[in-house]
Amino acid sequence: MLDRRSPVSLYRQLAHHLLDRIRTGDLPPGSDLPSENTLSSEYGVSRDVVRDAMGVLRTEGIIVTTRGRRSSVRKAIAVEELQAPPAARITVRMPTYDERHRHDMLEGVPLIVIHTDEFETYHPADRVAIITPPGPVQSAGL
Amino acid sequence: MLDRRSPVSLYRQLAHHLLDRIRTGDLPPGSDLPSENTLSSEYGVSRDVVRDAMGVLRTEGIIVTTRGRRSSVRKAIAVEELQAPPAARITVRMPTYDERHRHDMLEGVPLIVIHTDEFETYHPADRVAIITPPGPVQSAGL
DNA sequence: AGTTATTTGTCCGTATGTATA
DNA sequence: ATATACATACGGACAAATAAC
Repeated sequence: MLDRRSPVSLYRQLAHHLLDRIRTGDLPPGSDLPSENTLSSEYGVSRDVVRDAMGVLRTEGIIVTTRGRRSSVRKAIAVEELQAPPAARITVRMPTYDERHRHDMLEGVPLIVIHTDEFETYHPADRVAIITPPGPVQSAGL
Repeated sequence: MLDRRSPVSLYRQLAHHLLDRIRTGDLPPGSDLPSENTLSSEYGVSRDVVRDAMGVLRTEGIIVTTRGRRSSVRKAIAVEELQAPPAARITVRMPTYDERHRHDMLEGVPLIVIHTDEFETYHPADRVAIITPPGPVQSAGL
């Protein structure tokens, strides 16, 4: 399964393999992953490698981890469609540690900032899809 | 500086402290951070803690690391202003490992996806700012 | 309520590989 | 070639949160 002679590091190989298991439905959304120690034994690698692999998936927003509990495959969140104001400027970046807690965000979730002349709003990227204003109307006529 | 009795982990404390040094200009954009071993000695923590702290800053897109070289404070990238098409749907997420390489992106940079009825485009979030279309014109009148 | 087992979080040490200077 | 520095991998240990009993 994992190839130690490969130029690709073990933890990246494992991350890729686990993503496959998730994509194929072997590990469906909402389900728990095996524990770090279990994966460590099953794949014959150190717990360090397992943790690094999970770190990759966590950073990509694929899994969610809570201390004392097993990591689980993130369930898709129903995204709210947000109408963007016209002539707004939208930028995206990763939140700082403080911002993530202020907006109650999970790890691996980017922060969307919409700002216009009047205001500035912040939106966790996993909760919204931005819809741009409709094109200039051809002069209402039918 | 770092408080071992604090409920906040050492590596998060260190990450926060380094961010302060960056924000105050002690470590300006483009400059190199001290090496991992140097920081390890200076702050009296293991190299593991230093690496975890740097991992946080890297994930947040604050610093950039290259193997064999010191990590450096990321220079702000000139953002291109991109006119979003009308009635488009914009979503944002972290790229997978493959996508990051395909679009030549740095770590810690979110991926912006714009899709309309006809096409779908991908944009690294550190290179663009999205500008929404101007308000609906009042029927071209006069 | 309390005790134990499980699981993740954190920390330490060491070793080796690989890229850069 | 040597030294420095980061990347990866291994091992062990304890703390802290959760779950099970």
